[in-house]
Amino acid sequence: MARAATTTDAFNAVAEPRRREILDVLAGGERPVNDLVDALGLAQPQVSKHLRVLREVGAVDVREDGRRRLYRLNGEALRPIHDWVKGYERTWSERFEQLDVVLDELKEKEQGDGRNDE
Amino acid sequence: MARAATTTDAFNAVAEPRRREILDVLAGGERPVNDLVDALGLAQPQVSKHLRVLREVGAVDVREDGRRRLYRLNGEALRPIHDWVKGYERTWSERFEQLDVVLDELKEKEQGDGRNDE
DNA sequence: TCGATATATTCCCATATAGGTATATAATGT
DNA sequence: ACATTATATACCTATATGGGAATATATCGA
Repeated sequence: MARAATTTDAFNAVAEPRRREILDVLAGGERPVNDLVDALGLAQPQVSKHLRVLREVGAVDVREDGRRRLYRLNGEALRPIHDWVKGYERTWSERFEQLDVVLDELKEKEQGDGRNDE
Repeated sequence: MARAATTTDAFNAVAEPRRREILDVLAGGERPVNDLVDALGLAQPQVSKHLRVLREVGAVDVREDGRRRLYRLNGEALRPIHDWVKGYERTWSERFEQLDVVLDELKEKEQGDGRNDE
């Protein structure tokens, strides 16, 4: 098998840095394609293609406005990424490390104690 | 150009669900390859290959133990993902929405006020 | 109607996959 | 020494990619 399609899920879609850039720009509000072209310094067809991928995974919505298409962020689609990676926060956050220390101490106390309610 | 290599960065590395599973298992502590093989139900060579990718982006570390290799999580490598996606939390979290409402109100007040000592 | 503007789609191509299978390498036990 | 165990690497193949370029489609203004 080959690599999973970029349109498989949000993880694959945002692995491409340009697509993250697009979302970052859209975080500032609805934008037509050409604004994104200017903002990213990419050719228009590539932007349209990136937008298609983002649309297929639900990370953006489109609205027609004359000959323009206004794209809008739909952050909800990024939630699975957030939820997954959040579990790893403890591995680098000092706050969580401290909490782990406290929890370990509590656990030790509980065990050495024989009974739970001290 | 083709798609960026999976070893380019953490974003690309964890786009593959099996590699996320591996990290999830390693979150429980150091493990030899065979444990991961059993846990994932994947063939051993594929696991080794996934581990190589994870190693190249710094998401895991290895330690030799006789004929075994013990792999350990290095969550720090996932931090860029966390930091990027965290900015989008507000788009789905009600808590942040509420905060936005309050901030908007404050801003309005400040403007309608006539004087803002900026 | 015609030219300009905005966007999407199509075609081309080099490239890196992910899984399968076989094999290499190394350590261990007997 | 030898069989076994643990892991990594090499090879194969189908496939989707991202950029470039050209073109299609649709809307607007004159």
